[in-house]
Amino acid sequence: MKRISKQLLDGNVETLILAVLQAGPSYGYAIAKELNAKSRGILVLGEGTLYPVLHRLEERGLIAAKWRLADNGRRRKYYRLSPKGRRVLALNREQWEALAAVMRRVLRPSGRVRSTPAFKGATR
Amino acid sequence: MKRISKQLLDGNVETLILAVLQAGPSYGYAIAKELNAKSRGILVLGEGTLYPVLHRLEERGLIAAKWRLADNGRRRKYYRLSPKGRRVLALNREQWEALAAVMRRVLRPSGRVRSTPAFKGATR
DNA sequence: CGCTATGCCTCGCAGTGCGAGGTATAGCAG
DNA sequence: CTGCTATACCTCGCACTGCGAGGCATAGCG
Repeated sequence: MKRISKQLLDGNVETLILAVLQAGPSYGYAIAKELNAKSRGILVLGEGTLYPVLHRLEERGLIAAKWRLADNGRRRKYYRLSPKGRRVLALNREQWEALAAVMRRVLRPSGRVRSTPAFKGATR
Repeated sequence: MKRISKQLLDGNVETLILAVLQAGPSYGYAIAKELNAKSRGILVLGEGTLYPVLHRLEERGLIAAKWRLADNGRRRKYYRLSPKGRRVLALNREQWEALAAVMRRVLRPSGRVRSTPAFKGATR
């Protein structure tokens, strides 16, 4: 399977990051690793995408950042989901479900809508 | 349910249109109506979106256009799916499935990955 | 001393949805 | 005849977003 095209991801990167953060605080580098792992290489989230999104989310108050020093001596910027972020995540999830439903309905190769006459007189 | 946000649609409008055309030739106005109906108002495909996409698809050779005069005296530009369009549609469908799989995996609220030990030794 | 991995960042390009606006005609109500 | 609505096509420019390319810093290893 080829890598997922850029446009498909478009609105979803935000949701994916929020979802990862839902399981507990994390930092940029690790988030990228986790998403790339969970997608089994299908989704490759570059850093040029990741960091701007994180900043955007922070600015919008959906996540909060805190610098911390790791055991390996590296500075890490940990992000955690805010209540507002949690709410937006739930909303995004709904939106995604809605889109998925529409896609399923339209992608169905069966063709035109069909009025399904069925029993006759059995309206409703 | 609120209307689906712009970004979510991003790569999918092309696929949706190709899918509609798969059921047989149609024209812009009708395609919009059909998609808006099938999405039950969740997806509102404006004309400022629709027509540019159709032109793009034609330019890329995925659909072919032919002007025709309808009974009601209106000029309509009918589009039909080309073999190449059919191939791209299939590909897009796969891409969509792949994305859906990743989304499902990440959105699952259950949290971290889990190694699923199951029976032990029952590897495959 | 270089090389790799970790960890953060920014800049500018390109693709895309969309609102706003424009044109034209058929049909109907007044 | 005069609006008004529905049908049917179109374009322009804004705004958003993913992403490659590039940059910086440090720990650890050979």
